[in-house]
Amino acid sequence: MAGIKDVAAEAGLSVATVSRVLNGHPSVSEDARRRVTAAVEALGYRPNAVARSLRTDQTRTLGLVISDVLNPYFTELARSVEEEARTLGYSVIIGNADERPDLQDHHVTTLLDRRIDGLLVSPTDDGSPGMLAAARAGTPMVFVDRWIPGVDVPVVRSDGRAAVRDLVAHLHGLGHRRLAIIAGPAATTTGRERVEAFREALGEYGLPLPDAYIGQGDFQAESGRRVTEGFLELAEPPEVVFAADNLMALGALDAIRARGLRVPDDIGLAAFDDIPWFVHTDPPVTAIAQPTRELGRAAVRALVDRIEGRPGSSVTLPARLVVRRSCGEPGSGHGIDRPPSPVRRSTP
Amino acid sequence: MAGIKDVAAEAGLSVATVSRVLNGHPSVSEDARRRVTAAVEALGYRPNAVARSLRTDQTRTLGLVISDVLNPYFTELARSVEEEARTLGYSVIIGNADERPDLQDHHVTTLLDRRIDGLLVSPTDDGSPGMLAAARAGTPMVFVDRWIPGVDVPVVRSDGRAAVRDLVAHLHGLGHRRLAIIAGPAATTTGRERVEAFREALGEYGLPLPDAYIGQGDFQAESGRRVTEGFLELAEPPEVVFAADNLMALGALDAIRARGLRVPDDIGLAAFDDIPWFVHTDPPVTAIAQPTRELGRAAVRALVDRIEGRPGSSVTLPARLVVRRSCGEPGSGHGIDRPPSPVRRSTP
DNA sequence: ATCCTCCGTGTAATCGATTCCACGAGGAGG
DNA sequence: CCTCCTCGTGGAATCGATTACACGGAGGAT
Repeated sequence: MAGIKDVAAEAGLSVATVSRVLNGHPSVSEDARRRVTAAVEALGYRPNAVARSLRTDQTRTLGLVISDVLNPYFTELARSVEEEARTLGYSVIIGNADERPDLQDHHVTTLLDRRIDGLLVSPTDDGSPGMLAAARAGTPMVFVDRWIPGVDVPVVRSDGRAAVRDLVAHLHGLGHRRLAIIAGPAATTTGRERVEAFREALGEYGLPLPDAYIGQGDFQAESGRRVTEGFLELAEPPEVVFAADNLMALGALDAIRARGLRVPDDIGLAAFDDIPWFVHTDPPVTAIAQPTRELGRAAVRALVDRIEGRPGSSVTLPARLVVRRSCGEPGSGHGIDRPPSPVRRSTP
Repeated sequence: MAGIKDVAAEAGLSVATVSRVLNGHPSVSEDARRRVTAAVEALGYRPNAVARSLRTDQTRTLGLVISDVLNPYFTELARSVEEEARTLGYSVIIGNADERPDLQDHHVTTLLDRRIDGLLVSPTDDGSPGMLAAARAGTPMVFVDRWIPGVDVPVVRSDGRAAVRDLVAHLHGLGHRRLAIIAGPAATTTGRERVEAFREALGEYGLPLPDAYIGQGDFQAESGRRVTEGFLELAEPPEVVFAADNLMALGALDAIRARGLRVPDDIGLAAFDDIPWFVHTDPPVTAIAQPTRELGRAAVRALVDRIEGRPGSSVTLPARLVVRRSCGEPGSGHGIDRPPSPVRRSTP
């Protein structure tokens, strides 16, 4: 493969001049510029990014470590991250942690070894050794979706509190009183927050959240199935199950169907994270939608700000409730309720 | 950040010896080995992969350019590729082409600039300039899922012919005669092949495939919606629509629902590529499942074989039909048919 | 005419590793 | 005791770029 020396030879100039042309340095004659361009063209030369990175100590690459690629929410996040990074002149290397701290650490260290310019992480837990080391090592870093308390890193996320309150209002209005949640791992912020928001909202209606109605999941489909089976075996099963992410909702659907029960007649279902398929499931699933694209964009901008020496600030965007039919038909409820103000109805 | 020189100083040895220890070179004394290990530990030293790559001319990195990350099929493929690569000691950089040749080229050249050791591609079209250049440039390469005819590169894919024949047998058995297809781009092998297989299978039953029943899609949901709307406006709409990928099936579902029609009563639906959500859609969708994980694994193995100087061969794995309810209830059909032999029924 | 500045260019150091080659010490074989 | 080989080690070249510094020539000011 042709190197910069070959180009210099072909153009009859020194490598320094060639490099200057390549980097748009002002002090190059028009003649030299033309000859270099011609030589580059003739040889099909492409600069070696590895060599360049070694010298300049920057790779123009961002690392993105996400919890689970198979989760459509994270896929969409990854896509918008790559898109925004590309417009800013950066590439993205994605690492999939599969909700496993050890895998997460593996990717973090691999990315650091490659000297990426900055790291975007949605941490799987409360701080694996590699993660904390990275944060301390001074690599520009931004947390997205989830974060680690006590670590001084900007956080870009969405706040589901209001939407969860809307959801509970919606459920209460439909007459449901026994509400259960499939929680995410307690070691994640989103895992804890969603349960907390749910408990608080329930409290506003004087409803309890007994331990039996809190199932411990891990954001994967299988755990949603397992927890839901547990709920269904209770002497007094919940009327509605709220899954803290879309994969666990899928698992819940599996479990409910395996029992031969019907949604929403026998049991209601709601999920955190909205995905296109929820419109076409049987029945369409009521969900809390995050502004995923905006999250990805904001995260990249915050990170690039840090990389390029600007402050880089945290961002919190609101999530919103999307009502569908999986918790019961509107109007079929018994109680009368205050109108759910910021709720939007989706018309497919 | 500590470099190899710092380690050498700390250990009281030369950089050469440190390097030898790091790379497991045999001719190093036990004493030196211990001192280096201690120094590495003390300084938290990690070798700079950029420098190493420059010198050794290998990055231990694979590039994977896929057509669309938002398509669950490709997500799963990407995941299995990364998994297999990791066990073989390679990292993977994913590029998402979004079915756009220009974006595909962008990623291919970026990856080549980074001097990845090998490239895995599922080409968006019949050969964008960058792709062909890469193939000629001598970078080890393997096509996965889709390929480009006439380019001498191993192909790892699945053959859906038999499964499509099973599907048509199933539909015919159910009494359906007017069968339409939402095709993928004619510039992709999978786009063409699935139509061809469908047409052939139809032929075996003496059924025609009129042009009006071939809708041109682009593997994205929106095109599925548009094409299906067209089908529904025909004087004689098809009885069943077969979408050549899962996203177009999603779009078809949208269009059907928007018209207020019901699946399968008013119109049947089947899809290429099976995904977990198809079990829970309304109704569950009959689909052709590819052995995605195995495809990813085989592709990586073929590529790594090429990289490490071994031959690296093409692989074709069979797809299989998964019958659900979206084309009609078994037994509700009118015609009597030969029993669909290799068809498996899925019990959710 | 002299001096200074600016511009375009080239030479060489540098980034952080790997690896060829040389060298000295120590052991084996004659 | 001398020679030869092996082993462990260090010095220095190298990978392909960027960039500080030096230098020569042109042009303007005095």
